[in-house]
Amino acid sequence: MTIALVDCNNFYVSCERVFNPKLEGVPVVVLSNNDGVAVARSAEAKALGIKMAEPWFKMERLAKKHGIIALSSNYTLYGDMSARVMSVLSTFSPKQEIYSIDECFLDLDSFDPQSLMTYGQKIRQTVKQNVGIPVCIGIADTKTLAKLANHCAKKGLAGENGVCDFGRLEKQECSALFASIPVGEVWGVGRRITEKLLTMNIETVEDLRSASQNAIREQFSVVLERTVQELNGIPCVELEETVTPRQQIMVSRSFGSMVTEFNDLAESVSYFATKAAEKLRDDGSVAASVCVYVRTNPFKEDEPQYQRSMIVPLGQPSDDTMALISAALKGLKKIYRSGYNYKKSGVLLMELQSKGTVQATLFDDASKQTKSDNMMSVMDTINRKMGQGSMTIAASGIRQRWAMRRDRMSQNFTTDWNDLPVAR
DNA sequence: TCTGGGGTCCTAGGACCC
DNA sequence: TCTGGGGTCCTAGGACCC
Repeated sequence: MTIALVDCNNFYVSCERVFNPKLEGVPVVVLSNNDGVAVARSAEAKALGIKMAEPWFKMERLAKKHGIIALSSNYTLYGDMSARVMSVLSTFSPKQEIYSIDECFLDLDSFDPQSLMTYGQKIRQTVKQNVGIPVCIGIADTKTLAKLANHCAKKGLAGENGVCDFGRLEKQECSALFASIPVGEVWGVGRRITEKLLTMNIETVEDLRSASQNAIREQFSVVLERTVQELNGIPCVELEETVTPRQQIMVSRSFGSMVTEFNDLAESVSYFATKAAEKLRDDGSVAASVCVYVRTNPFKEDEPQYQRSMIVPLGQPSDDTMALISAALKGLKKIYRSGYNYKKSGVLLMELQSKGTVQATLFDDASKQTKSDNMMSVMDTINRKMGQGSMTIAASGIRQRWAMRRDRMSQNFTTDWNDLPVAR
């Protein structure tokens, strides 16, 4: 196998820069939902020491001092830009797997190994020219190695101009390179596994690559075993072209302030169930069960902690907002305990299936089903036309106070006529 | 004061059955 | 009184990813 991993540089920041050149050359961060933590940082922001997932309130002083620009995340814009990047990239290979909003794998099996570096440069230039987004490319025999090659391309550790092809490296060069990279950089090796590996004196990528297969299998799971195989050039993770429909839909949010009363929690849960139901209908799916969960603030260690979830089966699979709210509230009643400061709640739709494949016999009462479908369709249409939240279920509260805070959002330059960029 | 949200996969352990 | 072993299913929780 020969696989390329194409990854957009600082994707959200790059999207913002396409439409606002003033952001060029200055430190920029994009904040998570609720303006909570940094999820994307420009090179300048990284240089100032801002870490991934760092809370905004912790960097506010630094931001003032260095003129860091912070933006709320604008997923409508990023989603549209992502589609454009992916569409351009799809022209460079017969097989593409879109792995996340800002990266994809390309199958380069049938290409001349000698010309892959040049081809990579061509891909970079085309994406930059057509969409305005800078990307880096890693090329190798397995997905895990391609990910690592991409890391090297980004850091300038190997390759040139944002493209790194492990196929161009001699065996010794590879070993030396891997010995210089901390093991935590490997795809699938997170914080916990890194800690445990360190106790086994496995510190670098090279250490892990040459580790005993048996030791890894005994101490960890099959997942890490596969990772080690992949580091040795043996493919264990296939390229997946077809998008598998998602199995769960989750909507959850931290609260701006503490919530203690059942009624307030119920409002939030109803609101999240409403949002989840909209996503569900967008997908053309129905859910067979609903999971509701609540938790206190784990950062407040001196306060009593409570966290619980409950799965509520629906009588029959449904995409009806009212049915989903009612199930979620039924669960909430069971798990709610008074006397706690709640920080977060969430609704998870489970056991999803395509609405078309649900057996007709399940819908015993056809007229009731049609009525529900019509009702939902009216709601979705009104909300699309008049703006989100124009028509809601009363149970979710009349003020949109569970919606996320996004005080620093840019405009929807590419998806809303009213927000089209103006050239002067 | 202020610490994201949305996913996937795997494993361990309990319940239950034969 | 003694109290097996194997299989399946479900759930909770952990770990990872972006």
